[in-house]
Amino acid sequence: MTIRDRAPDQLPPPPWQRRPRPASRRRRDPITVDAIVETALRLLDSDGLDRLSMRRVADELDTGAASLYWHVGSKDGLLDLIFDRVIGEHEMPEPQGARWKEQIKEVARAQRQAILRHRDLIAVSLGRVPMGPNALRFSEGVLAILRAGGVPDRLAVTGHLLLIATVNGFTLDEVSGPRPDDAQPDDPQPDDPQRGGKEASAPPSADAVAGYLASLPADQFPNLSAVARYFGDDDPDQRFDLLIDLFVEGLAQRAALAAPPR
Amino acid sequence: MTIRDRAPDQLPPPPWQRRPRPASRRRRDPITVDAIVETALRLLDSDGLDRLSMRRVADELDTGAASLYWHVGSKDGLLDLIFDRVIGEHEMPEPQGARWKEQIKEVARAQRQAILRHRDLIAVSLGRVPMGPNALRFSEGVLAILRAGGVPDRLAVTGHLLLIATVNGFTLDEVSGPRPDDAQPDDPQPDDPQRGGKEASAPPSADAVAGYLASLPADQFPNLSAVARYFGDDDPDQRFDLLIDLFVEGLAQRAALAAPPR
DNA sequence: ACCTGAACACCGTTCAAGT
DNA sequence: ACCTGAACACCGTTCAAGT
Repeated sequence: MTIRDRAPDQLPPPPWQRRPRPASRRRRDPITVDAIVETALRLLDSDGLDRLSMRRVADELDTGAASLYWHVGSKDGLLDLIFDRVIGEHEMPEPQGARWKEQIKEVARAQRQAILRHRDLIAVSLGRVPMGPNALRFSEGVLAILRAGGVPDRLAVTGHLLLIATVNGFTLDEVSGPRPDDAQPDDPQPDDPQRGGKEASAPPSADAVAGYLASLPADQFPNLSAVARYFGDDDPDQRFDLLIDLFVEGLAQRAALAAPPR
Repeated sequence: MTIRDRAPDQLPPPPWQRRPRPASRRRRDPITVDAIVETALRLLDSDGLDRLSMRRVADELDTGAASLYWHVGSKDGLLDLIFDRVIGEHEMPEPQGARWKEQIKEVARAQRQAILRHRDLIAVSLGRVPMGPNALRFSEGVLAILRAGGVPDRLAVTGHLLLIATVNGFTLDEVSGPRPDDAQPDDPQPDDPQRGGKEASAPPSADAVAGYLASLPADQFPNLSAVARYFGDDDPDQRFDLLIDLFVEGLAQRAALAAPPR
């Protein structure tokens, strides 16, 4: 993953020959697909998906948007590359047979963390069938663990697909759902004066949600208002662990049924 | 859900007074938020999310985009309304105590179907904490079933959250993943000459995926290439049922542990 | 082989002005 | 109270032309 893989074999032109650039910019790096991907991912992390544009990436690299198209084909192609880069952020463990249940849980947790490190990325996964090199390595690793654990092939494929769907689905809800109660509930935010009110107004805090649910008319929503308080102190980490536990245990039961242990 | 809720108490101006309209258009309906939501949903279903714009909705209603803002506030507000409309497409069953496991499965299946009826809608759910009237009724119904089945309150809340995440997650993968093998694999598509190549090139068929996986170098991907064939004949309906089974059974076990049946 | 400026066909949103 | 046209600040992508 070398960001600069071309030797700096030619000096930049002297200042008086340079076209006037938009004020202060570091010297332009050579354009590489790695540089593009890295820049785009940084922009995605810092400014969010709906501020990620080809023009802004290009600007950051000190070029025009058109120049990117020679390297990545389209914005969609760029998103593919970003997605695969993130999938590859952790390595798959060697399968250890009997420890397969723990290993699947580890992989699931690692994948959730990778997504959480790049929150808006989950939205990118939407129209995509991940088939980049890292996605393939991920699938290979999961299948290796399941088969080493004695899960029959057909069930292993299904389980592998369900694992991906489950982790993605949970993390999707987590990322777009109410925030755990960290930030103060009504900080007006400096609010970028540039754009209208586009930023998809920050989600409410878990406590705000719990409060709202508790305030609902009890005759129309008896259950929701009765249990409202539990919405407040729900812990995503715990909830995720429960889900993965249910999933892996259930899968193990089916595996034992389909191919009873020798 | 009345689409026109204003009496036609004033005739349209005679033709010679009308400003020239973009050619052939039916007589303009009064603008209502229901009409806006309905039009937008129709557009979403027929043309996909990235062709859904305020301008196109407005055009369909024979106005300018600016006029919509008085009714729905923003595009984001409109998407909220669309989302809640679809959540309300099916009614929640009355809780039947002991049948709770079947009922949860029914609700899950119905919710998946609602999403599948409006494929691109899943992308809309992303930044949203669904809190519209129909979303609340949905949550209320799920909690009612779980509690009637004897699931303790705290676990019921967690289970309800996990159910939503699971259904959304599965359906998300299903919608954006490879198509079941219906369409011919290499039809060039008439391809709307209007836009570049924006349409997020159609996902590959399940068979195409299986074929590609089988062709992978077996030394690098021994497991993936060994089980490739099972990727071809995997049935989403079956897979969904398996996932929901695992989930409900696991939940029932925890419920029994937490509060042993009287 | 790689990069560029300029153009095309779009966006969401605001706002002063109209009825 | 409701609707409008025009403007502002953006988009992704193409393409002929440059080096």
